[in-house]
Amino acid sequence: MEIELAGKTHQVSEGATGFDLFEDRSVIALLVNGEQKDLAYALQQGDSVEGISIDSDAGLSILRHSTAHLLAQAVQELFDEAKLGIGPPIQDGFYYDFDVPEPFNPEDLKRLEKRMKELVGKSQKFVRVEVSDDEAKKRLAHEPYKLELIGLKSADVGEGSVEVGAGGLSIYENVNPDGSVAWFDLCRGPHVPNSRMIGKGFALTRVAAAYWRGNENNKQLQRIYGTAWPTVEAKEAYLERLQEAQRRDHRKLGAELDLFSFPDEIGSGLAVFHPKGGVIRRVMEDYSRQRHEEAGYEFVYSPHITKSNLFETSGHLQWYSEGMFPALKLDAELDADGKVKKQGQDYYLKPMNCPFHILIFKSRSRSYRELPLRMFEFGSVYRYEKSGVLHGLTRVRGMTQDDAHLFVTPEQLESELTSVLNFVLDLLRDYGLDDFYLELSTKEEGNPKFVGDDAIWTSATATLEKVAKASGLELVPDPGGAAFYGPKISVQARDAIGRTWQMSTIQLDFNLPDRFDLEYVASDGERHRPIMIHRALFGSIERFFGVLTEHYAGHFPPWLAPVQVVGIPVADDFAEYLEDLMAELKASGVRGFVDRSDSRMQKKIRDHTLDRVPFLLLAGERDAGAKTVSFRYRSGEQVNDVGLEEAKKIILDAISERRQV
RNA sequence: GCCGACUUGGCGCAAUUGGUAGCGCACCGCUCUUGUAAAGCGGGGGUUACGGGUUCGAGUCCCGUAGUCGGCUCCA
Repeated sequence: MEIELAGKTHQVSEGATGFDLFEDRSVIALLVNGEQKDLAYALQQGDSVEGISIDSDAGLSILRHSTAHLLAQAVQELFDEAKLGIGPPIQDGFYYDFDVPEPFNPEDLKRLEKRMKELVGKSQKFVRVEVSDDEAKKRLAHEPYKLELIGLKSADVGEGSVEVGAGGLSIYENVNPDGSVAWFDLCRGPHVPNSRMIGKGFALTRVAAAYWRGNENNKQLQRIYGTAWPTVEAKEAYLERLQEAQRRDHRKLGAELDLFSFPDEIGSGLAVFHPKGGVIRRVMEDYSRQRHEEAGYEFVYSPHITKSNLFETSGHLQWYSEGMFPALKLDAELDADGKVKKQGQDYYLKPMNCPFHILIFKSRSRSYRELPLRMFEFGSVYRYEKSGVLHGLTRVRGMTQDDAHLFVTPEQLESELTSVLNFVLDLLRDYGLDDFYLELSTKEEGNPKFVGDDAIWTSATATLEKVAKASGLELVPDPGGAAFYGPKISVQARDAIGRTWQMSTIQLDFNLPDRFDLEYVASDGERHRPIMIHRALFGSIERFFGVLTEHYAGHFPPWLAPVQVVGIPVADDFAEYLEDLMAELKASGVRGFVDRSDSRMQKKIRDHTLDRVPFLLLAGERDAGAKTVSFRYRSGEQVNDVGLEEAKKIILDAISERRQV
């Protein structure tokens, strides 16, 4: 019988399987005619076959999925009341959901992990069994969630389900070497051939609740998360990456470096910035202001609260009221009977700045000659985020957006979008992020929530796509991800350890100009409706602050560092020498001081290094005599005998060029 | 908002089966002061998140509230 193996014709005997094709033990599954199959798959005449290696993306997913099965087996062995939910592979690992009477605790995870290791040693085969719907229902009669999935099939479960597919159903049995079936699960597969392949490169990482089928109206199941890798070393490396992320956590660094805090007395999700965080934030903002001014933005200011009618007109109160703080009820007066004597007013904290900027636009009639009109504001907004979603500076209830609204004519749209996108990317690079991709969020066809007529959507989406492509960056489509009022481009940035963060969004709006009846007079003397572009560059200052903190692991580049230079005299006699130098640096705007505390020099080096000060300048007798200093950097690197003029130049240049050191 | 875990001086942590809070760093004072990541000695500081309860006795057990953390859902 003839098949095609990795593109080449290959002869195999009748009844041959994947096991006969690959001696390489790292091949754990097959890709047959584009479909993933078990190694045990019986080859058919004419099949086009490739091996799936355990360290490929597909192979890792299979490994993780098989590990999830092993977990489920262990859970049902140790907790006989546990009912199975779903258990797919995910980024770096897997999870499995269970309905159990008592939530799992960390001790349970240890027991389960131990049991899984035993099961690995038992050399269980993963064996695929094709079943009819009826057979599946019979065998899974005690698994209510699986029965529900069988009823739904994949059409409603969605793509990517690992339990049921479009075709027939299959069950995977974990078979002991003696042929007895230890456990089984409804599953599409494929799986690794044998539990031995799972090895020791896995760990259970955490337990959490998750709604059945992701719907908060459904019951919450207990979800166990794990990670799985081909080798113990790869697992260790992964856990090390997690630890590195923990070390960089802006919430931790924020406290350690005295940057900001969230006092309980103020309330959840409401931050205060301490002096050192304040320096960073002010420098970030100042530079942003400068660049916006150069790019033709005009600066506006608006209050934090407004009467309700503004958000009625904008639609916020109809659409997003649950995300807004409740109204402040003012001025109402009641008589003795409780009847309204004087009608009150509701005021709201603003969740967005756009309606205010729109009112500025509307404050007088506008000519096409004024467009594009670019209004910029560091606008503080308040959103009543659910308590469970708050997260350090990246998800807060009070934040400041570097918000801009651009009012343009349809003809200006493309060139304005192009320059906005370039402006955004250029500015992000100055803050030290330089690895981007773009996401284009578009309308979902047929969904009535999207406002505005199709023709505008189509042309605007095409324009956004054209602009995005012209940037040369990778463009990821996000169908259905648009806001109801218009499509958007979002800029995703990868940080120093490869995590991606959604940064800027550039959003078109066909809705608010309508609702507020915005107009400008064109050259033909007629009134036309402008298009609005919403654009936040940092997203919010707070969030960007958090991202930068993690990106730099607190090692802010000198231009942003709260303290840029600390002078450390080798002995107190040389403090004055450093004070003279420091005075000159300060005169040039450098932030620094000479540490004259009575700690020993080594201690000072340690303290200020831990404090992430970019330049430590040391001087003793040798330096004072030769008019030099010694540089010590955060990395531990030292450069000795640097002349004073040269030293000043090194520091001032690094700051003005916004270079990292 | 939901589920779970957690909450002890500014920070990081200790405190047998319930027996009446301790350490390091930081802080304050004194002594010492020469070359690249922690000098020595002494001192002050906690109603154990808050409110109830059980008990002769609660940091330890129970209930409630708040906050934090991990997820889920959400993120205009």
